[in-house]
Amino acid sequence: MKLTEQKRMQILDAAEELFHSNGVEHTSMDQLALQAKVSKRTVYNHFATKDALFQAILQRMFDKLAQGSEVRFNAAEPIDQQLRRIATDEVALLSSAAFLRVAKIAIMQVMQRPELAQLMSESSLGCKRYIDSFLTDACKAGVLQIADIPFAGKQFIYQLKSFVFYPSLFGLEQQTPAQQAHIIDEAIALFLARYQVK
Amino acid sequence: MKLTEQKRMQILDAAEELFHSNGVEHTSMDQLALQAKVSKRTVYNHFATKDALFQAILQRMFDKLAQGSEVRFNAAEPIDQQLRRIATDEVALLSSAAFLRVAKIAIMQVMQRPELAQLMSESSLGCKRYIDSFLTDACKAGVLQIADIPFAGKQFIYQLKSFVFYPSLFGLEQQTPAQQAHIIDEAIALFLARYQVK
DNA sequence: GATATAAACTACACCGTGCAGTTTACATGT
DNA sequence: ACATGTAAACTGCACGGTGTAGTTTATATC
Repeated sequence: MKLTEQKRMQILDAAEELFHSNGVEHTSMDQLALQAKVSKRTVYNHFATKDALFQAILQRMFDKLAQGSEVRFNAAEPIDQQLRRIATDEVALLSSAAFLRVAKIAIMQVMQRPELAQLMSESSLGCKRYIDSFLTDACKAGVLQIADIPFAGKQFIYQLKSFVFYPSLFGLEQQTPAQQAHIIDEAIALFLARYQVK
Repeated sequence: MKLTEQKRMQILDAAEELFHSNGVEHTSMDQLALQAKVSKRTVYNHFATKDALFQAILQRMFDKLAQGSEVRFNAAEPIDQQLRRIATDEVALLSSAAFLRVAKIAIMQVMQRPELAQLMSESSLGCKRYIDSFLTDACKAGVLQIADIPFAGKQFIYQLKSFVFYPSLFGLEQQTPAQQAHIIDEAIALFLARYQVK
């Protein structure tokens, strides 16, 4: 790898680390250069301003997370099994270190500068991308009966987010795999009790 | 009221306003004194440091929110009505300007200094205080059937938080009263579909 | 006489720049 | 294959400008 690419990566790695642990505002460019083992001038040769560096970090982290499999409805498979696959993927995402990092950095910035709020809500990761069409297909197949599909999709996702994501985000502990399994089971039970055609 | 108390209140009001709209870090003590219509020296006569002022603000805001009526289970009243009263109170709290202010300020600080995380989780506001005993009574009365009561209580509260609180917190719009009513209805429907004894 | 005010001041941290000198990557000539 | 040249990138350091926490001093007001 070229030297300049190497340095660029060192800078981004350091920024990711420091922005996450100290917050963007509390990370000085001197500190950052030190951690990256790079001169401050080099940082500024790669990124014109601190804000540009911040944007680049967010972009890189989003790109890392963008992939992920999509679950499509299958009439031949029990609905609870399918929901469990969706939920398991989602919980894995929500509790992954990578996701928590980008979420923390992004949310901290959004709360300090509310004008950036759109950026966050627009980005579509995980099952949010496909849950609506999944539920639509399940309704068409007569397996579920839902009046307001986008709302129901949110109800499902929010269960997982509330139990898995926010507690981790705010620094309360992570869940054990057994606890996660319980959360998933109960989210599905709640959802199907309301929407499954019996 | 004594002059000094009057000034103290002006300072706290200004701090609450500015810490909320600009963030603690982006509020200077000069700006704060200006907004409070008080000299900077007076601010420092009341509060030794910016951090002490911040602590006092948090305390005052928590105290303001601490009161709130408690709903106790009543076997003679339909369960959905009782849940609706609980949920309505909770949504009013979660969407109130006062609660959003303290939450935003507190969460921003917690995310920057994770060692304060306990402070947040310990503070018990709204229906979180009594929901467990309410559900316990309802189970004893044979109206509900719940294996894990604390978990079920969280499921109920998290529905409201997810749809009402977090979107407001992150600067996405507030809900209309009609939307809030819908959120409450659906949270209750979801909950009762799973736990009501039929 | 206690308290408030205004304004200037200290001390420091930080962003971003300029620059002289060094290192790296690589092409060209022998 | 090896030396040499060169352009691009990196380094280290000093510095201007700015913002801010907290203090001091001198003055006014209740």
